Amino acid sequence: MPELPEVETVCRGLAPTVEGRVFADVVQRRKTLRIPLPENFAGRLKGRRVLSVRRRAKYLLLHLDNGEVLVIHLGMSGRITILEPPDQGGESGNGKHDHVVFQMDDNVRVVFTDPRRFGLMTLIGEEALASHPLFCHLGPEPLGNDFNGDMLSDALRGRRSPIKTTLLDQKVVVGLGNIYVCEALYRAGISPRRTAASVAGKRAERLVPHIRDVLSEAIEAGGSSLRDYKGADGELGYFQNAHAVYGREGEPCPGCDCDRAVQRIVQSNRSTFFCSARQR
DNA sequence: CGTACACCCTGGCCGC
DNA sequence: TGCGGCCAGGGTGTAC
Repeated sequence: MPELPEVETVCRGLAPTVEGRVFADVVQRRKTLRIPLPENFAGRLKGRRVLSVRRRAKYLLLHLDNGEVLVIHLGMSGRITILEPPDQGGESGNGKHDHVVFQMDDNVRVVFTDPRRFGLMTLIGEEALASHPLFCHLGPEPLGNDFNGDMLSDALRGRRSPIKTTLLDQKVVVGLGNIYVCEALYRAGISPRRTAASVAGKRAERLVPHIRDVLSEAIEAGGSSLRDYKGADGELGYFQNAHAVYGREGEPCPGCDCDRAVQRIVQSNRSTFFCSARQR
């Protein structure tokens, strides 16, 4: 599930729970997720205090009191669940895919669950973060000031691959995934098949606010679903949004009178949903 | 360099 | 009920 809005939602849900708290215990049930966890991962975390929880691209960054940063990526199927004592409901933190359990000093447990194990977790010194291979090639944050029409135009110019594929490239702009790329292109009326180069200029100018809007609205929706989840099972990161085109193959295009059905095509082995009348 | 594709892994769903 | 095929929100390594 996690694209930028979902990761941001997890970040906001996690911050009040763990900021200022100490890892009393860390249970690591697997050596490897997408990459091996660091040697002595649990030992290095135990006793450390969490100073702050931040997000960069689709990564969660837990800054610790020893100058290290706990980096978490949720991959495709990663989830984080907060279990407040006394535990209620079916969540135990002992599920088949509960790979890491962080026990805080107030007995709240933070559970990392990831069936497909495309997620990752590692520890990086704060000073080495920006130059680290995971982070050094990342493009600008789409909700930040560095992301604008001129910047996007420059990044798209000369690129011959489809705009859909190009926007998934985290070197161009971070945070977009398959859903929100489809949704942003739909809103902007830009065909996913158009070359990136042909979007440079006016179309890029038009696209930027749609990217910002679709992400901001999803964060809002996440915030409200987060409130709904409080007191439920504590799970962060899973909520259903209303998507205009994503997953709606065959349904009527919702945004105009074109009377055409939403189409599904495959680009770079991933589904793209769009309206061929509205998006040119 | 940019681009295309296989691949990592599990589970859910659909048709037979 | 079982099985094969296909699909899934991400990212990387390899080959051209």
